[in-house]
Amino acid sequence: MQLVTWNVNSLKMRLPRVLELLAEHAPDVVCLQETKCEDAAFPADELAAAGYHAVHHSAGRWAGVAIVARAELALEDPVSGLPGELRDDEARWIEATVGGVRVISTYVPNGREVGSPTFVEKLAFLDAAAARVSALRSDGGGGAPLAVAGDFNVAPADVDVYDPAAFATSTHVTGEERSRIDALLQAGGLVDAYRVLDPDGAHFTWWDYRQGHFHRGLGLRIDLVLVSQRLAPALERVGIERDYRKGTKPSDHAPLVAQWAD
DNA sequence: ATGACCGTCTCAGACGGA
Repeated sequence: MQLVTWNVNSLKMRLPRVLELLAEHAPDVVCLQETKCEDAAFPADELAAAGYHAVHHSAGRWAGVAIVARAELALEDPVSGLPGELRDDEARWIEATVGGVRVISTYVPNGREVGSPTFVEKLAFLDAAAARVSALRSDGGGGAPLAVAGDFNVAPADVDVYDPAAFATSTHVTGEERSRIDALLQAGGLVDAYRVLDPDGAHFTWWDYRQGHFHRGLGLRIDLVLVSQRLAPALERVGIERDYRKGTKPSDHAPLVAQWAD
C-alpha cells in the first residue's frame, strides 16, 4: 500500500497540486489536512474524475481533514471526530478502514504559545489520540493494523528542527509535546515510519512561507505517518516530496509518502 | 534578484498558521 499525508493549506487553492500528486504517484490513500473546505464545496467530482473518492470532516473556514482513496478501495466504517478532544467543532480527526488498514488523518492543534489555552487544547488532543489508538489497538476484531497520518505540529526530536536554539521558547519542541508523541506511539504500538528507514537524517516536511525559508533549508519535520509495529518490516519507502513545496501555489508543507508491502 | 508569506472572510484588515 502507498499512503500519502499532506497538509494542503486549503484544498480549494491546492486542488491542481493534489491532482498532480494523484497522477504522478497513483497512491492508494491520501490523508489531507487543513482542507478549509465546507462540505458543499468539497471537490468530490474533480477527485472522481481522477479515479478517487473521499470521506471528509469539515469545520468550514479552518482546519478540516479528509481521507482520499482510489475508487476501487472501499472507505469502510468512517468515523469523524476524536473522543475526548476539547474542541469537537474543529474537524481535526477522521478515520476509515482502507485495504484492511485503519487509516487516520489528523491535524493536531498548533498551540500558538506555550501555556496558552490552545496549548492546553493541543496537549489534551494528543492525550485523546493516545486513548483512541489504544482502544483501536485492543478492540480491532480483525486485528487491523493502524496508520495514523497527519500534521502533528510537534517536531519529535531536535534533529527535526532547523535551529533548536531558535525554538527554545516555542511550541512544537517542548518536553510536554514530545512526551505525548512518545506516549501515542506506546499506546498504539506504533512507530514513526520515516525513522524506520532514515534513523538520523535531518529532513523536513514544513517550511515557513516567509523569508525564503524553504530555499534556505530552514524547516521542521512535523508531518508524520505512525504505523503499527508489525508493518515496520514491510516498509519499502518513506519519502518527502520536496518538489511539491516548489512551483505554482505550493502548500507550506510537502507530501510525505509511505509505501509498504501488503 | 539585497527584499522578504499565504489563505479565509470580507472588501481593509483581522486572524490563523508554526
